[in-house]
Amino acid sequence: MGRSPCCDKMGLKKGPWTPEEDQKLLAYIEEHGHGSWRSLPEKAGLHRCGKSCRLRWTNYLRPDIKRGKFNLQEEQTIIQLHALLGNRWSAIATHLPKRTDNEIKNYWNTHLKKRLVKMGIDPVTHKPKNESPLGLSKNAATLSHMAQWESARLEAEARLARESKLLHYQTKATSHRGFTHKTWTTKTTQGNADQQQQQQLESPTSTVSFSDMKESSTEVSAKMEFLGSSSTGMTLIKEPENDWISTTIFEATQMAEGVEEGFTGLLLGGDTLGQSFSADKIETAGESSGGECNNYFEDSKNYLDSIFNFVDPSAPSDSQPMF
DNA sequence: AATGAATTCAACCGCCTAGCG
DNA sequence: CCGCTAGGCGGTTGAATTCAT
Repeated sequence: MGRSPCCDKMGLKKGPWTPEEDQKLLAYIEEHGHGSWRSLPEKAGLHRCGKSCRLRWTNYLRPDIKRGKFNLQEEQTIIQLHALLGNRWSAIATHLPKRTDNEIKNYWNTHLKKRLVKMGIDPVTHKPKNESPLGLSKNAATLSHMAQWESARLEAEARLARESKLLHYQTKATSHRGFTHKTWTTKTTQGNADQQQQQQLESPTSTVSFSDMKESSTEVSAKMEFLGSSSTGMTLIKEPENDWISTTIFEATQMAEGVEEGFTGLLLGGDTLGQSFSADKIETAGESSGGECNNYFEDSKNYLDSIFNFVDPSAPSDSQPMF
């Protein structure tokens, strides 16, 4: 096995892409679809390895990519999913329409992680660094357990999405770097008529319904039955005819326009969109003792509770509701 | 205005895994 | 079942940009 030899080929260009290269790649994929990335560069007249082309396409040129600043809901979703899934950026990206895993990873590393650290929250475990006075371990243990279930569910969903993507890729591009509204389809063989139905991959955020999945993949269907209940009593599927329970949660997240309190309020210190997180409160809490410190720990408890609620909104909590 | 430090993010690297022959 | 390959993923790098002094 080992390393793929394609990048070792002599004479292949590396480094930043030029507009001309972008244009070549874009034109080729629009015309032919990407097909085999391995053979694409030669066909498209590019002196790049297939891997580089794939990366450029998926992270930059793809027309259904939203660029620019992350909004509150997106930040919220990233942090909450990271608490559940860890550094599984591609899994997280499936719940953030039009954002790439690379972009999410970068944003986490350069912005969100620092914020958590400033709050005194471990960005890996999402727990306060000195948590003992709060008795949070029970919540954390439950959260960890739920994370396993959510992780398994996301894997199944991601696999289904990949299968669907292979059969049919259709996207309506929003205007992006001068690219106008387009619809295009790969020339991949579409053998199964059932799977030719319009799969809107533009918004991968849990658009897969139970019935859709059951029809398209018996394997996934079986897995869903398996996931139907857990030893914690947590219900992962709300109703047979409805989406996954977490789907509902994510939709609720996205509907939560103008959130001012709860998780986001806590994390952003009540700042409005676009303003940076004010570390004053945290720094004050760190320097002082007594009341300020208690507020800080209370905030940390709300932080965990909010993640907890994100997974299971019906779970009892004495903190204020997120949304 | 100059310069060094800090930050950002596109791109690369190398490992893992599914799928095919 | 085995070996090989392509695609995908997460970690890391480093050039470009922004910020602070």
